[in-house]
Amino acid sequence: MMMNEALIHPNHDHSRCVEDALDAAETVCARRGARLTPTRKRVLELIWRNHKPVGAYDLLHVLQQERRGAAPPTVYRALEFLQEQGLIHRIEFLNAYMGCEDPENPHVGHFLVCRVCGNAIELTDERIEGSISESAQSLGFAAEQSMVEIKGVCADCQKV
Amino acid sequence: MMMNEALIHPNHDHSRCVEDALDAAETVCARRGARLTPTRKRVLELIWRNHKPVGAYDLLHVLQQERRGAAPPTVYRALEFLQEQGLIHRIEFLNAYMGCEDPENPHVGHFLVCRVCGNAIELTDERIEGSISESAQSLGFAAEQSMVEIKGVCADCQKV
DNA sequence: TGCGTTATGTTATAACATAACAAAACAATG
DNA sequence: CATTGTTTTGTTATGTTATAACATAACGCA
Repeated sequence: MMMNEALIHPNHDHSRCVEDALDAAETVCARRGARLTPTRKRVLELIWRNHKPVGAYDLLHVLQQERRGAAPPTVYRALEFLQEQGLIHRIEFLNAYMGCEDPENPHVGHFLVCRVCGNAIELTDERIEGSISESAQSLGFAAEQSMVEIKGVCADCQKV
Repeated sequence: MMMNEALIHPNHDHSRCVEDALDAAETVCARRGARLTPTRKRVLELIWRNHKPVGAYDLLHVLQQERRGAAPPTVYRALEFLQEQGLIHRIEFLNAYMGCEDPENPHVGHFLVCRVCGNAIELTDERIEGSISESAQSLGFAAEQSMVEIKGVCADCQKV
């Protein structure tokens, strides 16, 4: 089984960003009347503490060390909630999850995923969305969600 | 378990297209020195006979009715080969496979997937690929494969 | 024919995800 | 503050997708 080290030994350099993200999540949920319960918040925190997309079972293994009774549904329910609130995205080809920088306005994430280091960068490019919806429209297709997942090598990993 | 009816009762209206696709596959593989063995060809045929993306276990269940000893690796190996040859695409968010119309020049498929009827249409739009690679380049990211999967409602299903 | 390579058979298990129902926590309102 | 309906969580079981590992068979060619 592939265990994610970063989840077990949370990195502290980015704790500030994590706190900011959690605060933002609190705010967003409060405004919407959605309940960011301890489990949900903890899952979101674990996702943010990691710098790469995280799998559901990586999250589960951490939860199981912290509390008894954590089972797959515990994690998947939290993930479902967080996705509904736009707090995280799912990367389909990795079966993994990433925090979203901009939960205020709902959107489907577009990602660059480095096959060397495993990091994922969220794209926000109007033109991609634009060319996709134009292309869909020209075929009479009513697009609702467009997933874009780009595999390649990130700038840092190209230097090596 | 969700069983795919069309796989069990192969449709005959499109048998011509299927044959064409299989002939094209033979040609492509022959030119490349790749071996389109009976199992591989049969899997490709099953994928083409179906009009929607097909799951690996749907294929497996059919193979198991036809021959003894078919197991998950049987199907997954065939799928891997067919993908390497550009004869099929995988749709990540469905965990399913589709025939490719254009195996001659390798590419990653871009799909419109109707959430009503389940059909998938392959897109071939330069602008999408263009806007994606521009966006990636501006971040110094070397894009290798770009998966685009658009969920929505197709033209036919909108009429109903 | 013999040999290396490629493909397949076979068993087992890993990895990802959900169904179904019970119990607990919550929140709102009379 | 009791009760009642709703949301969340616990728990058990199972469904679904995919691969590891090793044995055997088929192929292709010198």
